[in-house]
Amino acid sequence: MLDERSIKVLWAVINSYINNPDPVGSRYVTRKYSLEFSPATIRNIMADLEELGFLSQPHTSAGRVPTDKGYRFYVENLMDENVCCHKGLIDSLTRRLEDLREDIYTLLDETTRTLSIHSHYLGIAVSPGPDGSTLRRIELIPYSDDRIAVILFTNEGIIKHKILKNNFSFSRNDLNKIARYLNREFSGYTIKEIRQRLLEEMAKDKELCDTLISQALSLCGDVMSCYGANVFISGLTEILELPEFSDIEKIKEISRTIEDKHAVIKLIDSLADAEGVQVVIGAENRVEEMKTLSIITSTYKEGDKPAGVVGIIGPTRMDYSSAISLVDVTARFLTEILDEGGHEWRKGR
Amino acid sequence: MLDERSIKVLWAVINSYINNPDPVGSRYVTRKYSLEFSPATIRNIMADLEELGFLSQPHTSAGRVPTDKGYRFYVENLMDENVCCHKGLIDSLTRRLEDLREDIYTLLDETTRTLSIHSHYLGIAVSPGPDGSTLRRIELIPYSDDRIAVILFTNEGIIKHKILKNNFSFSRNDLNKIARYLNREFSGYTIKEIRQRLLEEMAKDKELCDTLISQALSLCGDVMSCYGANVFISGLTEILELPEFSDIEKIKEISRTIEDKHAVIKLIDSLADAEGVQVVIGAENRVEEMKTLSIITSTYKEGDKPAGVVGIIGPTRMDYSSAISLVDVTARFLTEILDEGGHEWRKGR
DNA sequence: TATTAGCACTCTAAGCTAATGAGTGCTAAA
DNA sequence: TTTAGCACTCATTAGCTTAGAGTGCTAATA
Repeated sequence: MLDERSIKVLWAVINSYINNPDPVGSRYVTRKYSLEFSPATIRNIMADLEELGFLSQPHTSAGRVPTDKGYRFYVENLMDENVCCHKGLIDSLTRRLEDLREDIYTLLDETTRTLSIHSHYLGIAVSPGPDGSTLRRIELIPYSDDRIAVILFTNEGIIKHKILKNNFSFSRNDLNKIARYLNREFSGYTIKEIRQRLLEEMAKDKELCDTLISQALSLCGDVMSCYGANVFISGLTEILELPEFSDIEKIKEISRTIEDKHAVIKLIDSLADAEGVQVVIGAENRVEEMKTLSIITSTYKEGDKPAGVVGIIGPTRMDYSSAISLVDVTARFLTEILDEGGHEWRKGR
Repeated sequence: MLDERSIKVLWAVINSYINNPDPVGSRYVTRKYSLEFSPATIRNIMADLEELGFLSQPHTSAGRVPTDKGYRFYVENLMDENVCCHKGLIDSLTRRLEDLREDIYTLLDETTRTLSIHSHYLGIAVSPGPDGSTLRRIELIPYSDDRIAVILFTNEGIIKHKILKNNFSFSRNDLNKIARYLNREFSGYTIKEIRQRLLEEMAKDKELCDTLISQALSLCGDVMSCYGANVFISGLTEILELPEFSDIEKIKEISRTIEDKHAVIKLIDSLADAEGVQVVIGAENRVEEMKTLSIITSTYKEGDKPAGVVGIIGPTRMDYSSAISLVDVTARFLTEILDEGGHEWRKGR
């Protein structure tokens, strides 16, 4: 599709633009990348690349700037894949996350911080949602006369808790009985599966009319229903340093995006199924406010089930090769941590 | 100190400036506030007020702008105190926080959101720290072969949990015994008190050499040590709409402030002891990056002990009367909620 | 035929000037 | 004591010019 010369020029333009957000001129390309052609020739090639949609001109007498299509081509064909010396990242991940292995929320929060510091873009992480979390155990503890605390332990070390008001007042003994029942029935399943089974069981239960069990099921349902994915984002300070965010309107957009965590979950969820690192460039994105941003994500796993997502959000003019490998490394790191935390449990299951 | 005329003028200037961040001119004051003097007279008065430090001029031929001292005088003497029609706020607090009574973290998070929406400034909340939290009960639950989950229930409905690796492997029975011991010893005390007593007990324990108990104490200490206050801030989108934040540098400052939660805790802590609503205006603040911001806080209580802090951060040009009553109402509301959640427990104590 | 040198042309960014106007301080009159 | 009048200051804006970077086209060159 593109001859070697065009590719060289395209690469040069994108590479230069990633390092410095000034439109790239023909003269500059020949000089800086010491190509064996004159500026005039480069101009012709650039004109061709523009016609093909890989480059564009902000105005007639300016240099060229990559388009989304240009970046896409770059990511898929031209990128330097061997940016693997993330010693620094691994070090700081290890250092920061060491003590947090068992509390995945703090862990993810710290992860986003580490990602943003190393990438200078926004770091983002989504905790396992109902599909990704496996129930390990459920505990019921009396809290006050008419309230009980329901505590869910999951495989990822998440502990979800809720204090529920209940009409019947259970003895500690009752609670133990209920808990034992629930554990027997549900532990080892994902939250999503449990929700489904709860519906079935509760339908069945209408016939059984066992108050204790039906109470148990409804308790369980209450907690499950508020079990959602959680988003962590950090690095606002980092991206404010980028020249593309010197415009107030742009900043407002970003801030709206960040504060609306609901929208972020939705966005990320659509990328969660795919294997490996996902790259969405600029207008490929569906969300209006992110059409000038790129997002790179990868899923971390718990066992072999995808659990949650980590990633980076930055301008389309992003250092893709570095960002992609950062995300990749981080996702693998998290997967490993979850593995260590959970293996003795999976063995016993 | 100030005659009635000067006060009228000062009030007019501040009132006008709060509504619209343009330097206020003498002509404008006579017109808008229909004072019985000519612009020339007003000018004289303004010159006096400037000399006294209540007003200042951005440049020679501009109108006047209130100084921090001016705002301080306004807040203490001139403010309209009867801005109590916070029906909307109470409604939305009630609606949003209804389901969250027992999870104070989510509760505070939602509170900041509500505060920011109603004030159009940053909403801020700090959860009870070790001084404010009273231990209600402690539970120990086996998590895996070599780990146990320690769960703290506090009076504010906070549940703090940590999963600890321990060298000895305790039976469920052992754990129950330990838990009973810890509850007998420590429930009803604040976290801070417990930390102190732990130190004493552990010193004593050297003589006793009771492994189970000493293990219990060390477990307890581990969890206690990570018990800190938690900050919630929201409303970035709101304050970005204000004209004072049209400058990128200002935004960077704010974003640094927001992301450094540690600094915020420190700042807020210094205000936590005082009774009622606290107002810190501009450079009265110690933190360099907040010298152009004002902060309004109030403590919410649990029983009669101060628990945590809620507040608003905005520009010095802030609608103080509305902001102050917003914060006041919100703090009372939280206190009430905590009271409802906890009273049956305190009865029994 | 592919490449390149040369040149006229385009467009932005930066700097300069002048005009505008809001607001002041001072003085002298009421 | 208050106020009208007036000269003065200074930020803001618009208009204009210049410099410079980069282009596209054409004609010469290898």
